Amino acid sequence: MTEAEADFLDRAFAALADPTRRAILARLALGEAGVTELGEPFQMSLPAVSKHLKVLERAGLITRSHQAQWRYCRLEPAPLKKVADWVGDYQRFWDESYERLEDYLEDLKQRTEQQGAEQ
Amino acid sequence: MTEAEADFLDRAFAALADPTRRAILARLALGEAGVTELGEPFQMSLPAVSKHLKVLERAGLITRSHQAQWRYCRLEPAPLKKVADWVGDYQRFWDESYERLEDYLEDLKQRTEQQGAEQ
DNA sequence: CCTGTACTTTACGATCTAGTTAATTAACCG
DNA sequence: CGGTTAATTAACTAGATCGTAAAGTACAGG
Repeated sequence: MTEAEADFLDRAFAALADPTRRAILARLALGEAGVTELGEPFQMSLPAVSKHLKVLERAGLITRSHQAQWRYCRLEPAPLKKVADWVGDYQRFWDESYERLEDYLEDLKQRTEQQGAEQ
Repeated sequence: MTEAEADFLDRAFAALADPTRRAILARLALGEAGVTELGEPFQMSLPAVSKHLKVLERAGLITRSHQAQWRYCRLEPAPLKKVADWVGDYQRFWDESYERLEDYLEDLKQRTEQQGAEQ
């Protein structure tokens, strides 16, 4: 884990920790959008939306293009993949606990069948 | 997305946004550990470590057991899986951009071969 | 050139965070 | 009991975050 990678994860996770920003990402999953449009669903001033977008941009999760007075936002796939990769390193833990659950259920099933046979 | 799910993601992502806490999770991936042991790698007072653990616990990412004066911490798989699932919803974006890259490379290769044939 | 639209910047306040030190709790051990 | 070890709680500070309102920037179009 390099310094730069850690910094990226700091910013990405911090950006994702806000429900408004996650909702903005969900909206951007449907396609590009401008700031006013992105702010529409929220009871929040435009400057507040603008700040959220800045946080997402600083984390690399979105990029912006400039066309006349409109600033279009677009979802960036690569950083989200990096987040997924980080979390994915822990995948064996939930796989393992799933296996343990399966073992338990298998065990339970066998004991139940045995009980049935004894009666 | 229910209120409770949003709250969980708020806490989980906020907890993951700190490098010390991610390092603690990485250590816990190797097995249970007590507070002092977990704090060892960091130039940080014990109360600070204790606070980080409280944040991780509140996010559900770890659980704690109590044995004499030791409080052992353990990684919880289920919430990490929930985080992975959330990020996974965006997977098609990086898959798609990967496909576009492949298309581009395939195209480049064919044009290169064609150039070769012309000479 | 003036007006409207789409945003950003600035300045501010409230609340949260990450760290500190000092004091406290709790349990074991001689 | 008294001392040591393990960890938490309390009180505090510095700095970040999330929101607001008001002012400023940039561009398009009559």
